[in-house]
Amino acid sequence: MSRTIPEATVGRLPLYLRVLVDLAEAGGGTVSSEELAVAAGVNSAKVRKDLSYLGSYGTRGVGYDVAYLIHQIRRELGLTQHWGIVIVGVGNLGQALANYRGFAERGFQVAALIDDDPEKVGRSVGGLAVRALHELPGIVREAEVAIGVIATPASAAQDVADHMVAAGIRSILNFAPAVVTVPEGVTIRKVDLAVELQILAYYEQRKAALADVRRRGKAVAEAGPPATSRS
Amino acid sequence: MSRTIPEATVGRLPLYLRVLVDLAEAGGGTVSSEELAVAAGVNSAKVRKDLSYLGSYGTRGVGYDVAYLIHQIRRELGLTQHWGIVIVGVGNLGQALANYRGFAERGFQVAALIDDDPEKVGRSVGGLAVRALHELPGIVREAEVAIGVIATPASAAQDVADHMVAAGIRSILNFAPAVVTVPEGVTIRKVDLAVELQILAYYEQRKAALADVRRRGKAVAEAGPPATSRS
DNA sequence: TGGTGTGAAACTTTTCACAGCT
DNA sequence: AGCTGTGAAAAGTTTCACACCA
Repeated sequence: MSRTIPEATVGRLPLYLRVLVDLAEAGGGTVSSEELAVAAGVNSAKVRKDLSYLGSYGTRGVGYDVAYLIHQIRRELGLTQHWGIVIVGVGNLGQALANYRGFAERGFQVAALIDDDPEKVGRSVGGLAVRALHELPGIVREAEVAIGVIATPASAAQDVADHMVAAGIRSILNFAPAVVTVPEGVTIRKVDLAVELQILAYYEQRKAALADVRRRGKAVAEAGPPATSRS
Repeated sequence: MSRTIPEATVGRLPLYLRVLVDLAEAGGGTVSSEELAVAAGVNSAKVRKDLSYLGSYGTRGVGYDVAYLIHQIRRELGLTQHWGIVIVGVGNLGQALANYRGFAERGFQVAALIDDDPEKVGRSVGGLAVRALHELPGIVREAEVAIGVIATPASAAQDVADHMVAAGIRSILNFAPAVVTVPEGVTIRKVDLAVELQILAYYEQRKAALADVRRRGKAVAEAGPPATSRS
């Protein structure tokens, strides 16, 4: 029944969902694409196009019923069920993820924490005992873990991913700054904290360069003939 | 001089850079677009197109000089200078970011940690004393902070962003699950950990649904006439 | 010979603009 | 009268395929 949803749209549905949940708490019965767009920081045509991939859930002249739309997005994203996740790597980041409230709120339950450092195994983090990597297959089976999170140093990432795949995990979120390859049929996404900073640095540098050109332009204008080029 | 680089390319340059640095450590003098593509997990035409935006730094029949390419990408991304960053919000995530080695390795120095909880102010985290939010303008001026990182709960994010902008910060990385608006001229990027899991859940659910259809199809095939549709 | 650099084609995503429903 | 749903245009991105050059 459900047609394929473009990747770009899938990436925005969680955003709309968060905004809608906030709206629902504020008691909004219906919302227009324009209101939703402003709250999500995108434009309204995009909102309407995105939501149209889910079906025709709006009412012309009125808008979208907030509660109903929340339900439809949840269903489409597969959030009407709970998901078990396992975090491998209990360093600073792994611990922060283990304690992150936002996962549980959205239906993701940390079923286990794993680290191969014998020093860490057995310790309790966020109410969960840290376990060894070789226990992964059993954990995946018993706790029905669907998603694996890699929070190890880069050097361990590929090995951990291989263990995850062998244990039956088919969706992986990789926080390690390393390229990890997985077989066909396994989905992997990566989040690299330093990459985001580097992208910001690029645009920041451009702004500085631009300001510099303007300053020079102004200095020229003050000192001699006005610049003609506008570029 | 330097033409504008497409956003998609800017997003991949840090990835190439990481791979190239690894290659340089392994002693590689030159690298072909194909080798780089494999190591970065993309295709070689994309690598060549991306690198062509920086200029013609390759040699036909040979490839790219690893050290030279590293230098050019660093220069283009603005990584030849050091960047001061300030992290606001010293919860689990803020602490993990403060201790993250990957930032310093790439030229980002955490100049200050800020939290408005009086309990936390004055405490030392990762060798840095936590300071109060009202100190931000002075910190930005003295330490020449260019980038602000928001690691607070969603409810505080907009307020923190406003303080950052007022203090003169023009590039912000937001980890809080909230839409934050900033004035023209300020760049903001967001990383939402739960969003990534939701996207994975969507594709995982699709795979499950597909497997289900196949299973039914097989059952039908075993029980009666073979299915004709392939789709 | 081998691999870059790049027009052109294919595909994806965004935006426009308006018919059509409530 | 107002807002959705959507074709069609525009913009951006990826991939192809090959001329060109070390």
